[in-house]
Amino acid sequence: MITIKELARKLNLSTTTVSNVIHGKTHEVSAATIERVEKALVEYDYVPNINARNLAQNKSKIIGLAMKPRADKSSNIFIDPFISEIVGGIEKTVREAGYFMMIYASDEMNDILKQVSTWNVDGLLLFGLLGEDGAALRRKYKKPVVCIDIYNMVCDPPVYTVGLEDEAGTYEAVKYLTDLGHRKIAFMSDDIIGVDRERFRGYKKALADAGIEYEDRNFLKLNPWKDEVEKSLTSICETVRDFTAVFCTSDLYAVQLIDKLIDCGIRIPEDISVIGFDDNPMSKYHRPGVTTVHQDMEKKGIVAAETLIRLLKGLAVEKSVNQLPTRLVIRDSVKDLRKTQ
Amino acid sequence: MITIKELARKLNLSTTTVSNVIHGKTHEVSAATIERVEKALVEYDYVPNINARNLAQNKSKIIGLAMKPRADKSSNIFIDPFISEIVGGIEKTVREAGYFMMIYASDEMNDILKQVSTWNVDGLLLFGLLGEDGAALRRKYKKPVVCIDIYNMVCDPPVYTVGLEDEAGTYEAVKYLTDLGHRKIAFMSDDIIGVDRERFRGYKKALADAGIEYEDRNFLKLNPWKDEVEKSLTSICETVRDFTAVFCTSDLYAVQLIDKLIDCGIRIPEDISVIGFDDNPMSKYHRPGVTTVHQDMEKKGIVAAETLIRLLKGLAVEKSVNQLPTRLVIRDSVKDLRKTQ
DNA sequence: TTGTACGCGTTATCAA
DNA sequence: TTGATAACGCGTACAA
Repeated sequence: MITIKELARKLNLSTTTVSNVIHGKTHEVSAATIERVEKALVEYDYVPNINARNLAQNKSKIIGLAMKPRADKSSNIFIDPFISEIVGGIEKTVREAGYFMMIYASDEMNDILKQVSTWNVDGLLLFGLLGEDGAALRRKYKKPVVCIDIYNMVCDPPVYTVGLEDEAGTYEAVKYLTDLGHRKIAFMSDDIIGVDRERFRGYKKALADAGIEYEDRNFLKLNPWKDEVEKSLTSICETVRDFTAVFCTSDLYAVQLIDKLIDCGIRIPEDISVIGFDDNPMSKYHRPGVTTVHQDMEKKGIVAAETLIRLLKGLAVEKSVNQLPTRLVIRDSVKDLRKTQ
Repeated sequence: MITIKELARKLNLSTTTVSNVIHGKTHEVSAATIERVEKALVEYDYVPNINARNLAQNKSKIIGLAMKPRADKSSNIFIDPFISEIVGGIEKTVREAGYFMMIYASDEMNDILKQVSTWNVDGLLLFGLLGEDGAALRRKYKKPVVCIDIYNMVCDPPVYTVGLEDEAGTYEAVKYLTDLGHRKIAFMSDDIIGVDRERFRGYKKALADAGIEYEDRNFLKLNPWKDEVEKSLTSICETVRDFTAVFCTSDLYAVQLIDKLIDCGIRIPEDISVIGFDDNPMSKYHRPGVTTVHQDMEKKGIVAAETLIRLLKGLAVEKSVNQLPTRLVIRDSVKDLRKTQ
């Protein structure tokens, strides 16, 4: 752990010169000196002390990633490979850009902001939180912020958002059902907030465009808390025969629903069709394979991190709301009703 | 972003006094002063600057988590919810102990060590790497290190290890097969290094104890690279009828194998039995449900982080190698051969 | 081309 | 009970 000062003394140079060589400001240093310094740098294995550097420059090269903690919802929110995919994408991008990542798992904007200002974080990534606290955020943090899957965060200066074409993706999936002759289509979700609100909108639009009227009983609510899932599914099973198809807001839910229906003696897709969302591996390896709306989670992380880094560098960012496309992946959980007529 | 210095000036006090109040060294401060300072602290919303603090104290309160990066193996290594589970456990424990976590996704011990010394990381968590570089590690890093799922790291001062009873868990699973009358049992894995070596040992032991001789052809090698998986599975299918059961070193592999076998017209478990490892959600929601060896991944993360924090606090740690227990979870992918005889 | 001196925010030592 | 001052390691005006 040698310091610039010690190095300078050993070489009979000033700290300025050593520092200049380290930072490549070589146009003011003689070739001979550069050589000497660089050799010493390697020989003594110099590593800069980030704390000192940050203190001197009043920045940190840290990007904070704040997200909902595990305990908040049922434990199975982390079951989804979602998190690792997205975190992986962010980490990779951040690292390659020469930044560092610090993770805060908290739902409390105040907690997050405290950490963030303690560490003097250069930019902030917000993921999966509810976006009401824009004002509170901006009162204490003026640096760039990029939100992932948060649409209702209004504040000044504005935050940037990376998300999905949730509405269009859902529309496509539900239209696929109506095109195949389905008219009694349920929407299953744990709530209608955040991204689920967008998806719900796409669902209703597809129904409307097919001339189908939406009824309140079409909404199948799944209680996501660990011990409640089973109960919810059981009660859903009782009414599910009223429908020919169910759209689920996640593959995790779709898979659990399918298993439950099979256990109840209902065949998929012969008796009821099911569509999921995410295209996570579970839907692929499940039997029957789950027809679903594909999204690229890793890319979402990458794009969000790239956006933030552009902002940090002062580069222009075209869209303040960037919605990534989705794609319908057809597997074996949907029946073509027209064939049987 | 008010500083101690500014605060002191506003209150007509010295920085020392303010600092003392902040740190609760109140036995040397008058009650009146304490009150004044504490009020100002809240009023001006004082937040300490970690960089300055770390610089002054020569520590960081940072725990580094280094792990294999995504790109290194096939992309589907991250498909496993493994990572988020373990990272979630670590994050939670670290945060509750008042530390911070910094993630490095790198396979290069040198990269890791550079980051670690730059940030003056107080302690290091190593996960899923190959453990040959103990010496290189210790040449540059003397502070506490805890390894997760790394058994072959020998160095001085020693590292601590948190892992699994891989051998015993596998033994139990394979013994379960032999008890049910299986005698031709394959072992499917992508390699026999790291934890898989332990599992392979357990497998062979169970065979031996049942009086079954191990043959080289029992080892079914799956190439984990993205585009090779399919090919591997296809070639495995050609020889798999020689066996009545296959033990897979992960549920991910087990599920893929089962799907492939079904596609080839082989029934599970009627024609061939399959056992996995991990008990990840995929195995639970798959149909047929996959019999598997359960491990608590979150706990692994928690225990590792707790161990490191104990070391940082100078507390005693009983075992330098801590192997968490496993448990066989019986589902529907194994056939009882005795019934048919 | 190289060096001096100061500031970044905090903690720690020692004196008053 | 409080305060002055020096360190921590680095970057950078400004001076030489």
